[in-house]
Amino acid sequence: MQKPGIPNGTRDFSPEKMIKRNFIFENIRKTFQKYGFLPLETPAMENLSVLTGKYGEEGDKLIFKILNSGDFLAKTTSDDFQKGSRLLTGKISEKALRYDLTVPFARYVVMNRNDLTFPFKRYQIQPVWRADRPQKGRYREFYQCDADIVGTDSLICEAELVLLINEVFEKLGLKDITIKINNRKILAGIAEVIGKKGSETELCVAIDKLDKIGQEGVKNELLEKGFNNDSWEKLLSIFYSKQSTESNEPNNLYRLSHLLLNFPNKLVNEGIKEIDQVFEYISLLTGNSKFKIQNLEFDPTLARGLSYYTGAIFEVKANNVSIGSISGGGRYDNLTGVFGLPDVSGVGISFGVDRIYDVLEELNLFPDKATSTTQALVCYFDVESEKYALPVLYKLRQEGINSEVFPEAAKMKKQLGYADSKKIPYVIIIGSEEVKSGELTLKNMLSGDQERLSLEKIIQKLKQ
RNA sequence: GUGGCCAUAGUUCAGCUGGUUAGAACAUCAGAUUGUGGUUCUGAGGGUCGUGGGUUCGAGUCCCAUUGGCCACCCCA
Repeated sequence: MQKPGIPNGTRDFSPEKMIKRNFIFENIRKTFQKYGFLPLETPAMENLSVLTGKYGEEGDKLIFKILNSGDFLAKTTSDDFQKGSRLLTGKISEKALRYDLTVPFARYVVMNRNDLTFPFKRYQIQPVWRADRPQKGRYREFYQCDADIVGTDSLICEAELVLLINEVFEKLGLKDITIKINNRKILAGIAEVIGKKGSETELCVAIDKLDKIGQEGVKNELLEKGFNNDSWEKLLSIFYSKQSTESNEPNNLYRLSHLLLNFPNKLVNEGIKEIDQVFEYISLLTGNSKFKIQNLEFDPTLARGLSYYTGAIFEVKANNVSIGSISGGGRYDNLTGVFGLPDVSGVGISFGVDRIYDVLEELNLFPDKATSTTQALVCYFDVESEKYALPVLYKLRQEGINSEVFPEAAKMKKQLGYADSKKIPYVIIIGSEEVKSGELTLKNMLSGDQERLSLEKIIQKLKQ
């Protein structure tokens, strides 16, 4: 006998969890559609060549490869084995599980470029896989919910995405969040200003850890990466001057632009202008001031790892919760370039469902409705009442009421216990007395109250 | 890929410097209650102590190996 188990970093989702997860999925899906995004699905597996080289050297290692079917050693020689596993994988694996939703989307856009109407807005909710070592809040199989707009560089898209993010979390009841926005051009410009042109990737990776390892840690990492003290001092004067920590009005965008007057730079100016424009669009899209802009914060230290972002960058953090980023995204100028279609600009965001789940759980924000789907359970005592009960069930369902029957004339204790463990709010009890009078017993499982009512009245009540 | 911690009932865990028949809570099932759950009381079932080897008169406990899990780093959602 073998012990049952699932691979490390994967999970079963119990019915209780699925009901809650669907609550999240449905709200995200609804909001995506409200903003004009169309659904898209791509296969779980892609050709390996589509995925490799898109996520950097580290990323390639984290792609789950699929062993060729049949005799997967057929195309290999003993020489290949000598050369090591890295070269060998290409010979024994031609397919791999998708690593994210963005690259398959780019592949789709290129393959269907002649059939798509641009700007093309799609959303995609599917699992992705990473051969990472799992840890808290990190899994080897997890869902992403992506929405992207490709084929335009209008900053209205950025503004709309910010509003979309805000609306999703509002619907989920998660009020205490911060939407951070930055622009890759600002970071690139800052790299130029401090004399490290082209090193913005290293700069970003280090700055991104500011929360985690602090100022000293970032300094050490940058010095290790070949930044000198002069660069660091300049960086400090940009990010940590007294002015920049004291001011918080409005969105400290203006103080940054003010500070950078000392270090004039074309890219920085562009970035600042873009963010400024995004703020203006948001204002217009919210009737000029209704949008609670406190949620939105310009953060010049926001970096995000992904190397393909070129313009705006977003990240959403839940405040006062141990879990970090729950959503993120940005603009990329040339995502489809590697597939032979240059100059297609796009901007997108991604929601991390698993982390949102953990946050909602931690803050106890799932509504009661998100714990059960059945509204009423029909119970009966014997064969006679069974004949009466089943047509009742039929009518309930005709009226659109989610209902089920306990399919045996078991002891009432057992039937009610069933309703209780499934958190079904109402039970309709049918026995000889009910059959005789035509008035059924409706029991509220939460309060324990029960009353005799006609089926019509019960239906009325359940429909409320 | 690197480092640390852990593995005992369905679950969470106790189990002393090695010493009789490995315990508890919760969960499950049955009964108290033959038309009423969630509370209470009573009882029952459930374990080759992750796996393999070693030390010992004797191993859940010590040693080695192996597998699995958790956590941190790298990176990321």
